[in-house]
Amino acid sequence: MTEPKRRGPRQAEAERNDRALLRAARQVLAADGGHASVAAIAAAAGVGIGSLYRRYRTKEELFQRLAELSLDNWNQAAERGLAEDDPWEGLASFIVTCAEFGQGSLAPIAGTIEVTKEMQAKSDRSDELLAALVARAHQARVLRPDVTAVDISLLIEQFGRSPALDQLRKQGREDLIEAAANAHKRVLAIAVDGLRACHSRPLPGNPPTDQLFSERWAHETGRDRRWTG
Amino acid sequence: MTEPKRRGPRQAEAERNDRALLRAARQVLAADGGHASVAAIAAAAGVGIGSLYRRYRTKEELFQRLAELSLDNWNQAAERGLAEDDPWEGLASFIVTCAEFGQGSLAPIAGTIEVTKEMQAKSDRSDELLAALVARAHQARVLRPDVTAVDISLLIEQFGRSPALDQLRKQGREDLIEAAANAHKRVLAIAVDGLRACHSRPLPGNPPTDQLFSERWAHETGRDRRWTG
DNA sequence: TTACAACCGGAGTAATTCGCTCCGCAAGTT
DNA sequence: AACTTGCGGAGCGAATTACTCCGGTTGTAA
Repeated sequence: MTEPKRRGPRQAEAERNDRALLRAARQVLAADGGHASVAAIAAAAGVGIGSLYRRYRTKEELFQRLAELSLDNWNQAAERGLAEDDPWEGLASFIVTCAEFGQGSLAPIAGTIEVTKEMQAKSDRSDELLAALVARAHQARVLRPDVTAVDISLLIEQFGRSPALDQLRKQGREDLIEAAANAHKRVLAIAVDGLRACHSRPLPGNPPTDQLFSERWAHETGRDRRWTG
Repeated sequence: MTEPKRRGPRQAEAERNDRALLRAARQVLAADGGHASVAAIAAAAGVGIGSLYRRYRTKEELFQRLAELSLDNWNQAAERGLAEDDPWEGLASFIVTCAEFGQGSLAPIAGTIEVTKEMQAKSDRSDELLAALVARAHQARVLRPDVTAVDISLLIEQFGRSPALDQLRKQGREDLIEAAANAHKRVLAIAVDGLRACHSRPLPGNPPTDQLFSERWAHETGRDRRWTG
């Protein structure tokens, strides 16, 4: 409704630029952390800085859009996972989809962007969907019993970026990028296999509290920060 | 030989400061990436900038020392692992030790610091030690057969930092840091369990080439970089 | 062709942050 | 007291930042 039909080749280019910008933002954010500059994002997208600022009024607006997109991707992946017949396959494909979308690139900006009402609602929904996926896998006894939803969240975040891939991209080693991406998928597959209910020894430590995630997007509680960076 | 004995309380303080600096550098580097500033490192260590520059002439010198320390830690952990009787326990403890030392914090500076002869030698040795650990585990049939040494390296790097922990540290949430550290250990334990030889389906894709690692520390080959950051 | 609209890229700008130097000060030794 | 040793951080020029503004290019219509 907002965009019924593109009205010409210029609009098509604008859409392509927007997609390239969001994609590049995830990559540069993963590689450079929260300090990622708009110039670097625009360059990685292959567009001018002007084009970036025509679509997003500020850097923060771009980051907010990015966060919302990631939540959408998370929720869609979870719904697709729940729609699968096999509880294990549903959970596993959800994890892989989230990780490969680059979910982890958002960690450095968590706590720096303002959280809108929509984002909060989507975040709440994402918690419910993940809990449902985990509960179903537990009931089917395919997921090792000592694994919690927070464990899965942390695993997704942990694999939401690949240090090796980020560095190669920064160096412009296009020739190795695909190999690194495949290698990353392999390691993720190893970790996902570790979730299966075929392990004798229990995990170390106590199950993590969900406080670890619920407070992570909190915005400047007045608490003094340790570092300036 | 270089430092036979500390000659007074001032030297003791200097040593403590040095350890704090190196420790803080790993943490800030993990949280802020390659742009980590010396001011942030000094602040996180609780020392002044002047003290940092009395010990290291430049920022790069500090980073070089950091890289060398990581290689030492890697090699010591590998030797301890090889000294263990159980091939599986040897490999697993090696992985956990390296990951928890913060091996992954070095990724953002790989390619930006000059590699000394000593570092190159230690790096070569680290390759040999890891290969020995992997070969021994393969022979004992405790490691899933399709896992290579490069897979292990990537896994260590992947878990060499924790995005959640980094963010909490940046926010000064001391109350949650220990919980996050424990949660990180749990997820790592899950991934390590995925390495065991009790999985039916093979890993996706082809085994990664060691080119992924051998060229990562290469310094400015004249290749044009994509981003300025 | 000419007139016009839509959109692009990036030079320019003020403000900030950077790596690093330098110096005044406190603590320990003689 | 005189001296040594190491400390913290203000201050410096250079580099980088987010963002603005405008000349140029592309596509459409007469």
